[in-house]
Amino acid sequence: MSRYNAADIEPKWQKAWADAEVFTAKADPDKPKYYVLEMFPYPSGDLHIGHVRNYTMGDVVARHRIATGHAVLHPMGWDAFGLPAENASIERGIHPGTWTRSNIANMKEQFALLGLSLDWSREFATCDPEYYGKQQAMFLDFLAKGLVYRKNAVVNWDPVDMTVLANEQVEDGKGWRSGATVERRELTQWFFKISDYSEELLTALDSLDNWPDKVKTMQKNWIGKSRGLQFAFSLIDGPDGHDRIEVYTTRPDTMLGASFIGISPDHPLARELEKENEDLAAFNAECRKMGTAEEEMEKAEKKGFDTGLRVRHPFDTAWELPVYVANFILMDYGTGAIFGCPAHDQRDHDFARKYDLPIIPVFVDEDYTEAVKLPSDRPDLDWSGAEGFGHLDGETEMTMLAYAFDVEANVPPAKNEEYTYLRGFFGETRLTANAAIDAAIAFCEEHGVGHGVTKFRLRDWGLSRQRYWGCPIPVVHCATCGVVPEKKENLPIELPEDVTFDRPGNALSWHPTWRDVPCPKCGAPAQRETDTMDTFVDSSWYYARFTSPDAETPTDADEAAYWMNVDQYIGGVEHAILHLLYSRFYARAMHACGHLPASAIEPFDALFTQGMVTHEIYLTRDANGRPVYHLPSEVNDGKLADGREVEIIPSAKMSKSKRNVVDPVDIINQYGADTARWFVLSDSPPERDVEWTASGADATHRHLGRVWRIVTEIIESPDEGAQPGDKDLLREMHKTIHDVSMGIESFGFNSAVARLYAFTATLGKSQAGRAAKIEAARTLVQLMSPMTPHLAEDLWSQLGGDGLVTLAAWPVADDAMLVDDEVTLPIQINGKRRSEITVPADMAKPDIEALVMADKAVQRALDGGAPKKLIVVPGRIVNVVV
RNA sequence: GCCCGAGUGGCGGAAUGGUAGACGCAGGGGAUUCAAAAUCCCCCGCCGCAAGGCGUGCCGGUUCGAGUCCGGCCUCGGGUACCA
Repeated sequence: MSRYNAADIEPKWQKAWADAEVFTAKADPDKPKYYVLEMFPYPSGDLHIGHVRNYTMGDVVARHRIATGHAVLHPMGWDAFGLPAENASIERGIHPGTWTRSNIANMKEQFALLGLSLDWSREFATCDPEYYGKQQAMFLDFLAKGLVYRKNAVVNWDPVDMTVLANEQVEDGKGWRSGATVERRELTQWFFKISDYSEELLTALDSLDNWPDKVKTMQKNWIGKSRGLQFAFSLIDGPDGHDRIEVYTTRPDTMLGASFIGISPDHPLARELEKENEDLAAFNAECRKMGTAEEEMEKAEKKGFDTGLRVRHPFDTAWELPVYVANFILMDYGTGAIFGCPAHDQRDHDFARKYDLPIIPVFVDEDYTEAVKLPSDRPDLDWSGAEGFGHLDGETEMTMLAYAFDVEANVPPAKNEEYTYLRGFFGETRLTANAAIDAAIAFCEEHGVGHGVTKFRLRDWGLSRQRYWGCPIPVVHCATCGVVPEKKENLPIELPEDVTFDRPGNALSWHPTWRDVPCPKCGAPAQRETDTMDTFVDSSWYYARFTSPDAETPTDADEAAYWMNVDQYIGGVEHAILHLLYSRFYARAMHACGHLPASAIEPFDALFTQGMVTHEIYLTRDANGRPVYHLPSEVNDGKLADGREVEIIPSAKMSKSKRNVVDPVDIINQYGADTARWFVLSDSPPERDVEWTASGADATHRHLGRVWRIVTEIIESPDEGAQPGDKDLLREMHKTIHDVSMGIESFGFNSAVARLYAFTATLGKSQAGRAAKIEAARTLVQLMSPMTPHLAEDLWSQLGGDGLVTLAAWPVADDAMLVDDEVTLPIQINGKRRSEITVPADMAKPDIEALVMADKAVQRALDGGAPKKLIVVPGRIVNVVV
């Protein structure tokens, strides 16, 4: 008898699939089409175990669809532009293109080892001029449609390296390479008008029935539709040209709780005032020494600068509020100015306490009964300040009331709950926040103070990057014509090869000649745009390009119409917002320019988000105290080979930059691809994150060896005719077909694997005759084939199966074989399991009740009395309440 | 900070509101063997001699019955618009 040897069989069957071109997508009028796509990888150089998990899952889906009679498209490519290539160039002097190409070659070899059902004939990399040239053509179409424009935006500026930094490259406010304090700097940048689609991107979420709710919720919150009031505070003795401050608020019901105005350091008023006020200029400069990341802004200590200016409250012009410049207000959001309501907003509350501003309650919780009192921890507070607010005369106790809420602001939990408004609206004091907001807006509109508006949190998509390794933006800057689109016949605008990376930043902008071109319009000497596109642009349409990877235009209408949409999209949940939202926008923009049919504006019919594979992060520090990361394979017992101890950071998703990646090639070399595949599908539910541990690969391999042995023993066994065990085995087989099929269709791969373990054990112990066992073995092999395709092919051929198991029709469970004759019903007494009875599956309720009443445990519990209640759930459970 | 998730034995995890711990790993015991590998069988949540009690991150609620539903927390993970 032969033994399972993956190294013998895996190359053999991979060649057989290639020779038969079984994975080459072919349109077929007799079959439903099925487009399955996994998010394509960034070519970091090596496949890590997270990739194996992701792509094996997609492969199971694709192979199952082939077996169930679909014309399958399952392509693969490379998300090949991006920062790491430039970093590698700076570190090692390699050209980003060379580095990327060699990474792709390397990873493709590793992919090949896994035996994935990919159609490599459609492969492309986003750094191929054939790909990004089409992207440039679409950019010009978008530009013509008014979907692209330029405006100023802030970036992280490293003043030492003289370059723009990604948020990831800013650590504690310092540039990761130079260590210099990062500054904000304004640049003119290109934007996609995604905000034109805010409403549609929001409402269309409802049509995505096969997307996870969590992703839809995240996108909904990200788009952030809000209704609110836009109004102005009039400024008292402001500088010339500044007589009002526009504010947007979603809580106009709290206007009577306003106690200060905050404006962004970049607000036009702040910029005007800093010219005359050195202290404010210094404050603003300090504020600008912060990265652009929202997280950093929000977590930073809230600081303000009192401008000394005052505004009038629109409801009571005698009421004056101070104007602060505050570091937590972004110019990009809303109007760049807010009013603070410390009683009901935690951030404003913190700010008010810090600057001893009044805290004026607007509403109280119904349950609030506590007597008004001064906060015991703030004896230093000077309450006389509150009396300066004229209209609050005699209401200072209200301020103190808010302080009785004390440390935390009385933040309202929901807008649809009722509160008691201390001053009321139109005579009503008890109303929901929503009603109060309506009333406040109505009141303001009536009195000409402001107007209700709908706003979205979603901002336009800034696509400019000041970097070399990306898709060049195909426009030319001409002194006389201004910004001129490149002519389509001149595309692709290729990246120059002869660049050096001896200094950080955008190599395009200091290339000696690349920029110099004649203006496409007037022919005069002009300069190319040196910004390249955000890599999210590359990944926002690759799914469409896969339908016709060689077309002269971005897509081919017939091919796109046939293959789109992606029937099943699979990828990490970390892409829940940006990549997926951008792709949804991009498909709409492509449709607007005739590159996709209307039916493809939601490009992904079904989405499955995988959990991530996580691992601890190991690091040491260089001479400047900056972290140096180490691979898990270099670390033993918390020490490097040279004996140095590493710092350990808790598990996070595997990423090249943190080097917490595990190489799957060792497992493949030692045990084969099928072991690696089976292993990553076992145990963990696909949607959940898993902390990587290598223990168990050996046991996984033993199991595959067991399958091999059991099946080959059956093949070699003598045929002694039908046996009494036949029916039990076949019944179990049909249940397994059912469970495994369900498991695969619902992404319950771990459950499917568990079921196959159990069925293997059943088959191994079965007393059935040879014919039944052969049938069961063939089914087992077929059911395993999406997961362990090489092993399955080999055993299938040994079992005399027809052709390739990959192409064999998926088995169908016989419903009649799924029901058991008898069921065991647990008997609960007061909800606790005390006994059980086994009854015929079709036994009537009264008969079951009689049996239950006769049960010893029930008799004991009843002690002669009658049960209060007797619940029989047919086929499930019995509960006796005594 | 804000938004979205997750939390069950020593470990990975299973469980349409219905027997908590399927299946696997690790561990323990045994069979086979000259020995080993491989293989097979049995045990394996906690406390308790037992009867029994306790048990799905924590606190409370709904229900005949809650890992599952509701409210409030805690911890961890993802995203936070220039990592991809």
